[in-house]
Amino acid sequence: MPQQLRSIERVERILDAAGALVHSAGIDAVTTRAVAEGAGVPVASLYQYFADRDEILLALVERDVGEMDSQVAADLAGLPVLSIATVVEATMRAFVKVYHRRQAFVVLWLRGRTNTAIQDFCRAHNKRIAADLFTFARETGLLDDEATVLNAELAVEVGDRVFQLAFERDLHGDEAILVEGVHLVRGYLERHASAAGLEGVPA
Amino acid sequence: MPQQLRSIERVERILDAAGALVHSAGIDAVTTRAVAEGAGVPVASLYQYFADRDEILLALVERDVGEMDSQVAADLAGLPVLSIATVVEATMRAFVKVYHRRQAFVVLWLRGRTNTAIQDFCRAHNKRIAADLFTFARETGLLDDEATVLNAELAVEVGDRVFQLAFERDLHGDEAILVEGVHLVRGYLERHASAAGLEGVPA
Amino acid sequence: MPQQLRSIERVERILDAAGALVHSAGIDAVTTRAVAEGAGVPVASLYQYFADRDEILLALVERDVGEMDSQVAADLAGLPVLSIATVVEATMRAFVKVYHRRQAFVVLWLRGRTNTAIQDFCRAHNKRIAADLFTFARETGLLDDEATVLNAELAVEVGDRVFQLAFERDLHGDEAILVEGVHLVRGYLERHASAAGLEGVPA
Amino acid sequence: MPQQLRSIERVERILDAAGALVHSAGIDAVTTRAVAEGAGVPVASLYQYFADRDEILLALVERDVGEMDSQVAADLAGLPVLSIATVVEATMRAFVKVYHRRQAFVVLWLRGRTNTAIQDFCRAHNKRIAADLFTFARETGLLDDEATVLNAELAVEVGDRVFQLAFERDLHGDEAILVEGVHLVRGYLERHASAAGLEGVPA
DNA sequence: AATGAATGAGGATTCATTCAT
DNA sequence: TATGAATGAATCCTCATTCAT
Repeated sequence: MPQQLRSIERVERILDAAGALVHSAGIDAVTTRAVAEGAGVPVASLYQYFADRDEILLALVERDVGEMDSQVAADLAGLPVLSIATVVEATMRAFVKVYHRRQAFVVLWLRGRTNTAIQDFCRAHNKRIAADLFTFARETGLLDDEATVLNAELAVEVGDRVFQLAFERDLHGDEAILVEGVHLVRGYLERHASAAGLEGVPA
Repeated sequence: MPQQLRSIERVERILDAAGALVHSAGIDAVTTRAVAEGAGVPVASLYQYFADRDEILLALVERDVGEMDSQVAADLAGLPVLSIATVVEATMRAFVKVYHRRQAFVVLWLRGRTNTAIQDFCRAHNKRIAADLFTFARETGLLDDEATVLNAELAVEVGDRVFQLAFERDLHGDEAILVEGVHLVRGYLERHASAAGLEGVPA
Repeated sequence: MPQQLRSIERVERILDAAGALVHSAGIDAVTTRAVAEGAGVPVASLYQYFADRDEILLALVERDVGEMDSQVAADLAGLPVLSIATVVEATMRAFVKVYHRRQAFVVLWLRGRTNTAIQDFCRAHNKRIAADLFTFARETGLLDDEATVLNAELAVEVGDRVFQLAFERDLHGDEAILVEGVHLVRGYLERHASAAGLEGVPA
Repeated sequence: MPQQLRSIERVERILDAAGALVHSAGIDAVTTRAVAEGAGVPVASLYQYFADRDEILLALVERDVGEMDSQVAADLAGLPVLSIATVVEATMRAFVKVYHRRQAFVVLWLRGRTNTAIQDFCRAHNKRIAADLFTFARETGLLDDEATVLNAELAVEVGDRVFQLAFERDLHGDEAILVEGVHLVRGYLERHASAAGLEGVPA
């Protein structure tokens, strides 16, 4: 097995260990010692792959966030009809799918606020998602002329808070809150929708 | 000066010091040592007034949250016309006023990661606010028959996230986001409003 | 109620509280705070009656040791026949009686070694007991001419260790060990006994 | 010099420092800070070798207790004639030799108060010694049929107290007390001896 | 590249005692 | 005499990080 591969494996093991700790005991439990022990590597070796502790947490989030993006892209691509309603529903449900798969991410991001690095990364990611969705909706003609990217950002952030609320006590998400949250976001964006955005167009 | 007064003063000084630390360097900077130094008291004296470190942070939040409630109550009482629109606007603006006055609270609650005690306290507070507002709106006849307290909770939480977004980079709150956020919350709740809630009634 | 009496009462309450702590949680649990709380007096008031923490523990022991002396004196006085055997038996049983009554004393003295003050006090007490018993036995003609006070001291100390062993795990004293211990001490001293000491004389 | 060796050296230095503290100022003086300073290592480094403070003390005792066992074994092996008298004398003198060499042990065990870990360890050790000696004496035919291990335990414990008394004020042990103590233990055990145990048999 | 060992810096908390009132 | 309040000094321990090998 090539050297390179072994490294990648180890990084994965480290991230898995960190994720398990976050999931089971919260972010403060993610000490270098605990991660190293969980991953079966010496503490000092963490520093071969990560500059410091924060970078581990960041990498953990990045990994999950990448999955998020893929899931959203895939689910949007599969929509037969495009409208504000279907896009919002598909996007938010895509998030939920990943939250289900990546419970450490739920703890790290939706629950206990995290360190600045993660905070910044996730906020930036929300912004990028908002921008992407805005472009997508604009190009598909779902929005009216006065809609701006700010509307998209607000929608994403507010959706994020819906998730926070829904996952607060239930690691699988409170379905009633999720349903109502989807309505909320959809209702908000439909006030900025074009006729097509309201009625839907074939993809 | 009576003994009692000196104690209250010291507690205030301690909370102020803790608040300043939160504000300038985040919650992790609120070490007993740093607070004590900031307040000009020995570390051991902190334990005269607080059982442990967490209680200091909690007291800090409680102080600000109390102000929040008063402000909301006062501003709602001053409304000439009651409607979903005026109540949402008044409530959210009341929050903003307090955020302006209590910047440590902005950091502690709207930004960065908090500890569990604060998290729980603020979530409970949001819930209580939601319940109070729901009762208020129900009694004033602003809501339709199908509205539940869940709608109010979602509105409060989502409003909270609007604040988070608005105060994220600007300690005084991004006005554009706030305006749009008020629309968002109002739009959401109006879908659960009675005719009176939409048109307004004299207070 | 005269002032004086109230003071005595308080001192008793303090000693009782300290004793209860020793008994239930060991000597390290005897903090000024815990004693004060247990006695229902302010911490600062302890210093009205005791110079420092050690003095409290010492007073506690002194109180129990006084009881010890009375019990021994009373039980020896009640003996119809005096011999090494009866004196040893009566004395050791008198100790056991007090240990049964004063369980804090068991913890303080027989178990976990205590602070220097107590250590010294109890050793001195053992010495005095030894001297008293030696004088008593000498005057009663129970000992041979070569016996010295050192023999008595060794007997007392060794008896003490028997108690330690017997009360180590059982707060009421392991009877088998006590019986054997009495034999041991008696056997030792009988090797320094006069004919009268072996056979006994009417009291 | 290999890494390994340096570690062992450091552990020794730490134990020596702890021993010196016990010897000079009692067990309560064995704080992590004081030990570290004495050993010339940072406090944090103590935790490389010991899980916590108690483990340092325990290691200290274990080191000395090991020596005890070796000394007893060696001295018993060197006896030309085996009898209760020679075995008791040899064993007790072996103890004394080690107490002379390891004065911290004298303080830790024979004097002042120890912590529970040490207490338990030493009590268990006494029990083991008693069992070993009992087996040895039984196999050598020194005891009568009714002797039990309880007799051995009592003898060991009582011998222990003799040492305590002898070393109480004099770190080298009061010779008169030691001599008398040997008589005492021997006298006690000879009452459970076989004819061989009284007269002696060639080793 | 990998790591065992080492550590400086700092964490929260407790305690016995004092002193102004 | 009595005490609420105050505190200096110390406690054990943990952590992220570095560095020699």
